[in-house]
Amino acid sequence: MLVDDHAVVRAGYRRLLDDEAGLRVVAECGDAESAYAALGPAAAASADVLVLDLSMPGRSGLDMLRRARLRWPQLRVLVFTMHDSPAMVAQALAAGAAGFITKSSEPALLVAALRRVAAGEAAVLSPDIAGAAQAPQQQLSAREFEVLRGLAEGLGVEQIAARLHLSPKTVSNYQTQVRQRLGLQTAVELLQYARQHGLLPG
Amino acid sequence: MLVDDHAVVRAGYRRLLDDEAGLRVVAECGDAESAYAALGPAAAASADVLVLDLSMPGRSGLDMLRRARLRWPQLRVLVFTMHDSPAMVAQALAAGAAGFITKSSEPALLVAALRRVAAGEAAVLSPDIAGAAQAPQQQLSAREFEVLRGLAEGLGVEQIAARLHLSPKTVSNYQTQVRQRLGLQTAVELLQYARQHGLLPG
DNA sequence: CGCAGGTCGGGAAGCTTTCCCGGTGCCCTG
DNA sequence: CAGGGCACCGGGAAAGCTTCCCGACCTGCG
Repeated sequence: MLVDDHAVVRAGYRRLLDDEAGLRVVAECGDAESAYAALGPAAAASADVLVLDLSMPGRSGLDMLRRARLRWPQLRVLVFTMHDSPAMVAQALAAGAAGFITKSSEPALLVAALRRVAAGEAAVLSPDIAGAAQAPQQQLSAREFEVLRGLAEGLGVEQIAARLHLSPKTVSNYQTQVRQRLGLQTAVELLQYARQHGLLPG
Repeated sequence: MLVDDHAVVRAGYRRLLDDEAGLRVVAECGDAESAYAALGPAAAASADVLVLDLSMPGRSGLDMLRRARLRWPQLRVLVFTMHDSPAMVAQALAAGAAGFITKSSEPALLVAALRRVAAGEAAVLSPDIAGAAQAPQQQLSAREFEVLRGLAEGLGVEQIAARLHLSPKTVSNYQTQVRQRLGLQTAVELLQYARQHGLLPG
């Protein structure tokens, strides 16, 4: 089952996968909500592996990943995204992903990784990040991480709160914590940090 | 000709396009450099339209776009990216793009846009951004400009005031003016604006 | 079980931004 | 030369945020 918010891209690698023997795309979704809903009925009965893009509008893909793993522990998730930072990989694996492949990978690698994940293997990483794994600094909690990402995307406290279903007050508090913990003073420093650690699109 | 740094994604929509009657992918590249080089020999002789992703490593698809348009004016470029900000659209069109399609679009839209660009049409936009286009592009006074630059550099109000020998209060007031005039809400938007207009070091 | 740590937010104090305003110069035009 | 327009400079008050501190709940762990 494919989850990716970019319709064209999704349609593209759907073809790639459908052409492979032994692989079949049983469903595809454009956002976390509908994906979660789609998993309900047939659930793991039909889908063995979830191929998930982390960068999606609305609820974060990471959040979707956590919830899905909680609800269907036997479901295996292969994260397939353009982000390649150690921080992001660490967060994804901590959230229960079985593998992590970047979109820069060769098509054959995606297929190979998919087969390995389907076979039950864990921590399947694309070569371009395998070395960089094992985060150097993982001093942020999951929530702090989410808030930092939102801020770096240019969202306001209010919007982040809405996205995470929290009080603006809480987000504000997390913001202060993150700034202190990382020693970041201005918004620009924060952005530079996020950029250096590759936790944002573009 | 396709230019996109994500190999899997590129391979994906290559299939989509190759399956379309009348369309043929004559080349694909993973970065701006090799794309520019590949255009050299056969140039426009072989490729009618360049499908270009703006977000690539090695600095700016926009830059590649400008250089390509300068060198081969008859070459038509369809920007195909996930960015959907009005500012980015404006920049792309100003740099000579004939069209701008987001990756969130339906596959059919990409194909349709590609045909229209190939036919010589200009300013082909995906529906999700067509409305947001045409930025006002206001002008800033000298002082407003200075304050904007300081902010983009990551300085605080206090530091800018010291640098310009003004009251912090005045800088604060200018800041508000700039934000209103340019319609910039967050610090990140401000930074992006500054970056796009090349008013900061680096 | 107690302890540590992540998560979530209320309350109050303090700081900043925002809005409105008055004042100064410069330039251009009737 | 008078007057309008605009950039420039900041004060004051109100509104908005952040920050700091705190209590509450829950989970994992020795």
